[in-house]
Amino acid sequence: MARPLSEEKRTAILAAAAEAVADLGVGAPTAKIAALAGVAEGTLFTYFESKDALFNQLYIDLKLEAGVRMIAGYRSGRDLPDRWRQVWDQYIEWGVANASSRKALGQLEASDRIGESARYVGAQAAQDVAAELYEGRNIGLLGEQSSNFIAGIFVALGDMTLDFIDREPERRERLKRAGFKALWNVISGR
Amino acid sequence: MARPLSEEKRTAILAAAAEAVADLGVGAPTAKIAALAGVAEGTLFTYFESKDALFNQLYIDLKLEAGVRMIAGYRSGRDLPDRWRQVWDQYIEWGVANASSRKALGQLEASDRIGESARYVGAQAAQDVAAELYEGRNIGLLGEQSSNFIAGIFVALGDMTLDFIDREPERRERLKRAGFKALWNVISGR
Amino acid sequence: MARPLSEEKRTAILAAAAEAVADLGVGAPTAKIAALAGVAEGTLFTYFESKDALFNQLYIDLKLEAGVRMIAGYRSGRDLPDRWRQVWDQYIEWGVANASSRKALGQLEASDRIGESARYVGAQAAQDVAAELYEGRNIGLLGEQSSNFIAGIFVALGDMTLDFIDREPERRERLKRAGFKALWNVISGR
Amino acid sequence: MARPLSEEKRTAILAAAAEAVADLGVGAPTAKIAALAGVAEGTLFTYFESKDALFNQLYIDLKLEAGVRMIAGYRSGRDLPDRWRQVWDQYIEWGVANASSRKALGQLEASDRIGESARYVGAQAAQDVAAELYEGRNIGLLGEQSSNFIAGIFVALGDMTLDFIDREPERRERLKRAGFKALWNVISGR
DNA sequence: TATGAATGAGTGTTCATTCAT
DNA sequence: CATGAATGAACACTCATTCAT
Repeated sequence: MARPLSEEKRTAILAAAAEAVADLGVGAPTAKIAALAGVAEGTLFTYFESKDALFNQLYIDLKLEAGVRMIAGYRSGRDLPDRWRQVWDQYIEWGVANASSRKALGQLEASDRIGESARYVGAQAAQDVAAELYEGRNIGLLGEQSSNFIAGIFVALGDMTLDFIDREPERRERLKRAGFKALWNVISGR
Repeated sequence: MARPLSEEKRTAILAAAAEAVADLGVGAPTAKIAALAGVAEGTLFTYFESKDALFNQLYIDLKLEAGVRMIAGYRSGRDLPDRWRQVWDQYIEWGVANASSRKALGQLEASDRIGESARYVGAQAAQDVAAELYEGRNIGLLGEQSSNFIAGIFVALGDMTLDFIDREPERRERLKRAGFKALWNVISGR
Repeated sequence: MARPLSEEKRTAILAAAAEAVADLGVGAPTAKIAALAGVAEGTLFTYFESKDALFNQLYIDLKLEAGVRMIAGYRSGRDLPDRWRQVWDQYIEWGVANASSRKALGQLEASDRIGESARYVGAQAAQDVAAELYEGRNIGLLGEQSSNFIAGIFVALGDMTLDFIDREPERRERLKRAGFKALWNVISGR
Repeated sequence: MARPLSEEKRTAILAAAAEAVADLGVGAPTAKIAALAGVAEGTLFTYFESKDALFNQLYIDLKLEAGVRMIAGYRSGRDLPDRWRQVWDQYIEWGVANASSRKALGQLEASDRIGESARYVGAQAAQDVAAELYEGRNIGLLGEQSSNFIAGIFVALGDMTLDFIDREPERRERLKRAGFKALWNVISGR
């Protein structure tokens, strides 16, 4: 099947899926997703072969979006810590502003519906960002590790920080700074 | 009393649930769990009021077990870094040895079947360990943070490290050390 | 609209439910009802939200049908006893011809699955008939009673008569006449 | 199995069954009945072979009880209408005082769990009372009918009256009198 | 292509009855 | 005999997917 008629509908379905998954987990019925998207139950299946296909696509989209937002406005001119901080702040801000996307992503990540290939694409997004910052250089004692591992640490600390912010929104700024300090300690430590 | 409730069966059901959830996620059918445990479908419900009740109990058990294993053999005499390393190593070892428990825990954590009270108990387990190490002292520049946050960092880095080990088991020792270095950098950083 | 909801299927399900309930009581499985109606198990639930909803609708339908049959062919020109006899005969004939509808109605009536609103609609049907006959006039010494009570007596004697006919079908005519005599005695008595 | 040990327990189970059936219909779980009776789930089955056996026995007991109460204090000396009225009043009073027994009876009556033999015994109880009053004499134009039919009318009108009293308890006396007038009209009518 | 009715396998839970203690 | 844990068939209802319109 070639590109389906309405890109608009496709997008609406993906957005509806994100919302439904954030709310109800991967058990969210396709019927509810379709309703949220304002299309008929059957229509969903002309845009996506199956529920799994839809979720895999959603996973990739959300991962890419997070990645894009992270480097948006990234300025290479600054010094290293500033560049890291910049990316960190973007990530946290994106997470705060898109809490439900993040929640959906978490659900998808945990589920067994996301295949290897989607995961690979998702992982790439994170690594690309890290590589950008890493610049092939050794950073402190972790130098021997791949940018992979750095990306993992970044995301782990970022998500943890966002979880804390979810629970204590009023401490947002403090938590964001504390999270970054932790990250920077990791990176700059000997 | 007639045949008393068998602690053995209760344990078998819990173990079966862990296995099933690790394999199939929280959608694992109670029928399969019962079969794995070697009991009749109905028996599961004499030991646990509902699937949710079973999963909440499983969540608590796994969290507590992880906590217990972490401080098992903890020796307070050593110096601070050694004590942290000791706990870190225990956590990683537990995670490696109980990969499926950890996977189950992840599924449970993400699902909406775990109620507040179970989450509270679970969170306590992690904090207790952190508090033990934290000893009320300020640690580096993060000193202003609660032991809460430190526990969060510990778990985040630990889980991330375990995820890497899952994918590259042959680099286990190296990853374990790198993970600890990251953790220690956070803790000791100025 | 795609395939529209088929009135035919809806009717088939209702009829199947009547038959199943007459046979097996309100415990009749929805699966059996669906099979009797010649539709898939799930289809039943696209026509009725739940088993209870189905049963409430069935109750109303049967009540209304009984009411309609009762006044069918009613001729207001005749004298009072003739009019009553006419309605009585219709009720008995309907009951004899629709023994299973009547049985189903009995089961439904006794069950706790019929909500207030359905009962109200059902009661209205009976009262409307009685009011028609009652014509606001005082009838014998019972005059002080509401048409309500007269309707109750009518139905009580009618159902009892039908129960006797069920057990001794060969005495049908005699029982029908005896039942009416009882009713007329009540109505005309001083 | 000979008579079981404790007549007391047997009675408790029957009473519990009446209560449970009045509340929940014939679907009342044996476990709940046992609990209400203060015995273990299994014990119920040493006193009654099955749920059906219990319900059949309960049906007979309740029918007999109603019959006994009806003729309690019956004085043959009075004149005919007084004797009928006396029995009528007893029935209504019993019904009012034992609303839940009556409700249970209704549930049992409608269910398919009551076998022919129990129904026969039950029917006997009602007929015995009627026969007592009927005294072999012809009563009005209904004379050709069996005492059977008279008993049927009595019970039909009595139950209907009780149903009205259930819904409008404050009109109890008036309804009781109206019901009797209806009954007496039937009996004495030419 | 869009729609939503139709399908039937799959699910959590209940419950009468059995039987080990 | 009394107990209540164990059993597994049965049930109402859900849902991804298909397909007639």
